Amino acid sequence: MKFTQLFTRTLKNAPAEEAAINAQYLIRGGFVYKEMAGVYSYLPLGLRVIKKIEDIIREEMNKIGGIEMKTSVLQNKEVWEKSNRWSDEVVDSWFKTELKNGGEAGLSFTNEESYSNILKQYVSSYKDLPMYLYDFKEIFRNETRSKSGILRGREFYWKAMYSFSKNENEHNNFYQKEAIKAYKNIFNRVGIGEKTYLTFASGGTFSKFSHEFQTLCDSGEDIIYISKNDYGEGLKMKEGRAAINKEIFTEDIKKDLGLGEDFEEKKAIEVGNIFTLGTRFSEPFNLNFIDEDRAKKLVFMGSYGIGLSRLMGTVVEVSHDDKGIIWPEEIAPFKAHLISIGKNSEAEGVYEELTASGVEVIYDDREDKSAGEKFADADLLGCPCRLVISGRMDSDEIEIKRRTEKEARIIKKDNLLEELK
RNA sequence: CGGGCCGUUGUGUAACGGUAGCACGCGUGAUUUGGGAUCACGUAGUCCGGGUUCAAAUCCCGGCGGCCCGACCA
Repeated sequence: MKFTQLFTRTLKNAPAEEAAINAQYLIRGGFVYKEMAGVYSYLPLGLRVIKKIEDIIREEMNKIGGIEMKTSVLQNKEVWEKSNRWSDEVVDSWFKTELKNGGEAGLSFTNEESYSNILKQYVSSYKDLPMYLYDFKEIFRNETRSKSGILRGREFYWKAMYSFSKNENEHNNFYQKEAIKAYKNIFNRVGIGEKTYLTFASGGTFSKFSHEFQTLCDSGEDIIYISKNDYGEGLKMKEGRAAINKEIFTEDIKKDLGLGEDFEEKKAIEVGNIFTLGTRFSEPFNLNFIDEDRAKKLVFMGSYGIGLSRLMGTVVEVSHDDKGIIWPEEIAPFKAHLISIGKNSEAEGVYEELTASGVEVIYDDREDKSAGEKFADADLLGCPCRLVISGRMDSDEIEIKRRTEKEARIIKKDNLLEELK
């Protein structure tokens, strides 16, 4: 893409009221536009990042047998009354709206009801199970206090997977072996694996714990405790460190998990959450099946969520410097950011060639901008590789600098594709 | 939902109760071309509604909106 095709413009200063780093850089770079508190539009650059995150998650979900679908945003009141979650006394974050011809509908704030209700029509035999369904969707929560840029919005974009198993054993196997692995892959691929911990959190009726994926960050709103010791693969997200959410950090729990006293307190952002639902929803929706033994049984469920917009904001929070964002390779809006300093016709050729070779490149073709401004914009936008064509090099050469490096190098154009691999 | 701070061109900021100014951006032209370059001429603003006053961005009341702290977060 060429810069001049982009209608967005970078800002030298962030809006004064934005305190969160993610809001400052995403707005300055033209990735997002704030519509109101907690509600953001995704501009072309921001959408590219979201799409890349989405692609990674989709791949990992498909790898563990996930099947993608899409549940509706407008929700049927009667469906939610079955699970007793329509009432504002029970769930206070609803956005509800009146229908013109009477009745009400809600904007979905989660998907358990949709899935349970739909599957009631299709699941009847043990042969139908297990089943793993997921969707990407806008979610609406009437937060009394949305905050921290795109980290906690009233409207946000998420992926939710639901597992439908024949029994608890089958569920646990998927949950422990497949789902956790897929989640680790996702956070590694979006570039925050090093800082992200599989964290024990409060469970429910059907399991002692749920698990959160918590990314260490001072601007996080959660507090977790991380062990200094390595407790081995069983608890491992990274380096065998055990992590426990403050909400359940008690002596009993530590003893339960066989952990010592060597914990340190950290702030973190919850980027993912997986939960054993058991029959909490299959029961009210009569979501049952006939098993091999001819007995009628309730489907055993689990939920697996990731907020994509929050994830994008988290990456900015943990991966930036004083000049701008440093996007990890796999989710950068473009692989390369090509700058021409008074050599547009030559740069144009490089742009065409890279694009033809399948390299995603943004080419700053603005003729009325100084070199300094182009460099500043490249740093702000944060693509992994900066390429420069200028009078400083021969016509068969090009300058390359990684966003994470200080020094630029001049290489032969012939070697460019190899460098970008 | 409680508490605090705050609303001035697209962004950042200034203006004692008395001409709404500056910088960036944007437009036109010229000079520039390795870290937000220079010059000239333009463009664009007081959140909304009341009140006080000869006069309100400024003071008062009400509303709306934003941010932060806390509560909340299936």
